[in-house]
Amino acid sequence: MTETWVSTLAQGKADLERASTAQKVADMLRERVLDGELAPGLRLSEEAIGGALGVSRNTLREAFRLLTRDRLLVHEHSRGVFVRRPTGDDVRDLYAARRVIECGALRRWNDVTEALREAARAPVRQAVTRAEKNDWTRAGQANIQFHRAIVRLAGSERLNEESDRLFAELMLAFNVAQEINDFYQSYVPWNLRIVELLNNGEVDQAVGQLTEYLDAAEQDLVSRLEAQ
Amino acid sequence: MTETWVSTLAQGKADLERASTAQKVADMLRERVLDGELAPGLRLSEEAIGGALGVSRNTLREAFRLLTRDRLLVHEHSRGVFVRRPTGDDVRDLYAARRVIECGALRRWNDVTEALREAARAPVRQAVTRAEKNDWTRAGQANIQFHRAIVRLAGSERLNEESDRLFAELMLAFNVAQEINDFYQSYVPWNLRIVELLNNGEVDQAVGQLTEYLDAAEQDLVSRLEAQ
DNA sequence: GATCGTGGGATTGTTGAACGATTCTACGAT
DNA sequence: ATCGTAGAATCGTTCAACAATCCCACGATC
Repeated sequence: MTETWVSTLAQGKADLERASTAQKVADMLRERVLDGELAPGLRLSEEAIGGALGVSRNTLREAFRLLTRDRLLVHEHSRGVFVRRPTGDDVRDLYAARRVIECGALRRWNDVTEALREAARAPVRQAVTRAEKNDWTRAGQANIQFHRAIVRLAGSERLNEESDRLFAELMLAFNVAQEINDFYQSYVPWNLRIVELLNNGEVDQAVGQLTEYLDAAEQDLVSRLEAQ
Repeated sequence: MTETWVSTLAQGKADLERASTAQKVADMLRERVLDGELAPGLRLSEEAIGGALGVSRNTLREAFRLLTRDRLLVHEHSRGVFVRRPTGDDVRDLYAARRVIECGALRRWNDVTEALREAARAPVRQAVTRAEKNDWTRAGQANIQFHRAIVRLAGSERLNEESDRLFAELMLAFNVAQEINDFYQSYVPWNLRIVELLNNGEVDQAVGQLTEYLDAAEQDLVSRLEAQ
């Protein structure tokens, strides 16, 4: 007979599941790439990195495969893997996906639990206080959390994971287009407006604002990327 | 100076890009899995398959990684890889994603090119003629094409690829829940209704019908899966 | 009789070396 | 300045090996 308290143990499952070496290597490299420490366009030598990390080439190649599927690295046959350098087209494609996913998810606002709704409101409040302190780095992080929370309204774990990958790639594009603070200053009130519309039950209006926000962000980012 | 006709050569690029052995092996295994030849739950032995296909274990493991990311295989540490056996929860998650993606994409109906719209109408006509011939297998394929075309309205290559993976996983679930013909008979007129609404410019109504269709399909598939 | 150790056997995880294939680089020929 | 070519560097793939882990069957214990 299955006892109910057994299910509480399932939470610790992830800790038990030892990550494979390739997975750990991939996680380490992902951090470096998102930090910008490994610059876009850089070629990752199998021998150099494998030697530095003390893993064999085969294991390292498995890690490369994982990050390639996350779109953080690009693989060119017989040439090696490179840190992805997002192009304007990449960003346009990325925002086309965001428009569909986030707007589609936001329309479910009235169908989801209050916990999910609150998870979306909280990052906006955080962004406001951080913006007041001119802490734009953390304000930007809160912004990402807001949009992650919007995706989570859809209630699909698969979609959550896919858009986490999407946001990771977006961070890559931000790394290339530096000095984006002046745009950050405009999105904080924009997000605030979206939340207010949602609280008033005006979901369609909120979706409209979200669309405009994404259009503006896309255009801003693309122009910065293509200016270089 | 770049000449314009050079760009036409880019179309043949994919042919030049030799697929790696791992990629070819993954493609072969993907076919077998989607055919149902490799049944859900089956464990894929590295030694047996590697020997049969004449590739080394390392290369085979790369192929496994690719298919694992496609969610067709599941990898369990130190136990091996297995053909995914979709659960009811998997299907519910999958349809939650479909609802957001397809409905979000469909709302762009009036913003896209006529070619994209026609690409959505054509499979429905095909499904009708095939249904008249009681060719439900091909009618089902046309149905998938219809929904793929809906996703393509979003104009995001990334989203296209992700939903191709999604539909592949859906085929896996169909394999488990056999004898689904009686539901197929109801979706053909349903799709037809959606297209008619779109042609009349009633996009919101079409989205509503699409939502209901997805709800019904989900419930039907889940009940078949959990009946076993 | 059911549960609990405890082996051995099979399979996976990872490594290291090896070699052909491909790409890159630099040098020299036209 | 462009082209061709030889050599070096790197990737793609295989193979063999061994440690770590899991599975299974056999008894031991209560």
